[in-house]
Amino acid sequence: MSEAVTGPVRVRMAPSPTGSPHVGLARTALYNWAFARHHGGTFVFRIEDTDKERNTQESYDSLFEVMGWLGLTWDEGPDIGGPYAPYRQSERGEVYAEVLAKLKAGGFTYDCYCTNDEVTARRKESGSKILGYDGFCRELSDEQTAAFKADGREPVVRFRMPEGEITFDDLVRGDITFHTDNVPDFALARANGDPLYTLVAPVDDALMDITHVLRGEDLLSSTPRQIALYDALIAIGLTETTPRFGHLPYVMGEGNKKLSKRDPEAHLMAYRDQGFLPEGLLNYLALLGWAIAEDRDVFTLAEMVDAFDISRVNPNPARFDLKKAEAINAAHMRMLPIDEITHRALPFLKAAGVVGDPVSDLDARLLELAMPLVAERIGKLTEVPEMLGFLFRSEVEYDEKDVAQVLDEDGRRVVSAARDALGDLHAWSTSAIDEALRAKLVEELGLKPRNAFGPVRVAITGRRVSPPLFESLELLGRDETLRRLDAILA
RNA sequence: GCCCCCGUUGUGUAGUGGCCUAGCACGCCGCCCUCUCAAGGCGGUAGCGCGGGUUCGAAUCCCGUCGGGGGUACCA
Repeated sequence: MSEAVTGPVRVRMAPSPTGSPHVGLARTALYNWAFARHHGGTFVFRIEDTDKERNTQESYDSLFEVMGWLGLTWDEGPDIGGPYAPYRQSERGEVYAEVLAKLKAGGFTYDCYCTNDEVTARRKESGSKILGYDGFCRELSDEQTAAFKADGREPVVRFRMPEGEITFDDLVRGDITFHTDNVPDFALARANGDPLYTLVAPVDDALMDITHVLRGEDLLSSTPRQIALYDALIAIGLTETTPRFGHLPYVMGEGNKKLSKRDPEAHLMAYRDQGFLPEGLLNYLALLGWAIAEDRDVFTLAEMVDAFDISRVNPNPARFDLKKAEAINAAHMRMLPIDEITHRALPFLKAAGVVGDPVSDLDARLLELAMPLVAERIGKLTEVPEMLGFLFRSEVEYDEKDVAQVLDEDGRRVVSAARDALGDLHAWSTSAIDEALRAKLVEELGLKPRNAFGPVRVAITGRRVSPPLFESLELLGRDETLRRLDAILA
C-alpha cells in the first residue's frame, strides 16, 4: 500500500437523512474525524439528501443532534457554512445540472430509454451472467430515439463505462481490481432530471477537494464506477485528481447480521438516553476495527487523534458487544472528576424526578455529598438516579424481590435491633453509626456482617444494592433513618 | 448466477516466516478484599475455518476449498 497522506487532507462524512442515526454512522464519522485531526486536515459535514422519497426533516435534525452529542466537530457544514457551500445536496441542483451537461457534451453519457423489463428480457435471451444494464441505448440512431420519444418515454442519463480494468489502492484493504465487464453502465440522473447518488457523491467530492473518502464497505463495489466517473470529471476540467478510498468494515449485530435500523442496539440516541458518555461510546466504537496498542483499549479522543492510522484499520466486520461497550464506558466514567459526573448526571436525575428543575440548594448540597459514594460504582449515567433516589425521595421505592428475600421475620428482627442501636446514638456520623451497628448486630447478636447490614440496607434504600450504608445513613439523617426503620417494623 | 470484500478463543483485537507453549481487553468461572454492589488484586476457561503445498521452520507466503458479507436500482 502506498503512502496514505502526501499533502493537505480534506475528508467528509456524508450521511443521508433517512431514519435514525446508526452506530455505524458514528464509527465512520469518528474515523474520518480522527484521520482529519491527526493530519491537521479539514473535516467536512455534507448532507446527501437527493432521495426526496426517503429523506425526512426529523432525520436531518437528529443527525446534528447526535453529532453534537458525540462532540465530533466539523469545520465546514450546512449549519456553519464554508468555502464550498452549500453543503446540502438538495441545494446544489444547478451544480449537478451543469456537470451533467458538460459530461454529455464530452460524450461520457448517453440517454437511455429502456425499461427494467426490457433489460431483463434481453438478458434472458442472451443468457448473460451479468445482471446490470446491457448498454442497449449506447449507440441509438436518431430514428430509434425519435421512436422512443414518440412513445412518450423520458430518458435517464447513463454513464458510459470505459473498457478495461480499474484498480485502486484501498486505504484499508490494499489493491482491489474490477474489470468493467462486471460494472455495467449506470444511471446518473432520473428521467425527471433529478441527479442520483452515483453522480452527486463524486461530483461533490471533486468540487469540495476531498482527498480521502473513508466510508462503509457497502460502497466498495461502487468505487470503480466512481473512479471512472472521476476520470470523466478530470477530462472535463472539474478537478485534477481522484481521492484515495478507504472502506471501513461493517458494524454487525449479534450473530452475523448487519446491525439494521430495526435493532435497538443500532440507534445512537438510545446510547445517549441510556446514559452512555459520548467519549465512552466513541472509545468503544473506535475499537471496532482499530487498536491503539496491543495491551490497551481505554483511551481519550486526544490520544486517538494522536495515534490514529488509517492503514492500521482492520478490514473485517466487527460485532457490536454491548457488555464491552458498557465496560469501556464505565472506565471513562471513572476517569471523570466527580463534579463532572454530577454535571452530566443532572439531566438524568431531573428526568427521574429525583431532583427538581431547577435543583434546590438543599438537593445540590446533598448531591455534592452523595456523588462520591456512587461515582465509582456506576457504568452509565442512568444508574445515578437509581442508586441515589432513596436519599432524595421521601417515598422509598422498595424492590419487592429484595424485600421478600431480606426483610423476612429474621430480617425484621435485625431491623428492630438496628433501630434500638441507632435510636440511642447521640453523635450522627458515619463512624458512630458504623460502630453502633457493629456493636449491636455483629458483636451482640453474633450476625455475619452481610446478614447484619443487608436488612437495614433494604429497609433504608429499598434495594439490596446501594451506596455504602453508613455513609448513606449519615446523609439521610437521624430522623428519616429512624422513620424508615419504624415504617418497616410497623 | 456473476463480481468484490472478509475469515485468530463467545466478542473485539495483537501478530507482516523463528521472540507464539499464540499476547491484551471484554465476557464467563473461581478466589482474595469487603456492610451490598462496584472498583482493585490473583487465577482459570476458550482461538489461528478446512485441505494441500513452499520452507529446516507458517497464524504469517502460495494454491484450492468452505463459510460469512456486500454489490448487481431511475436507493444511498
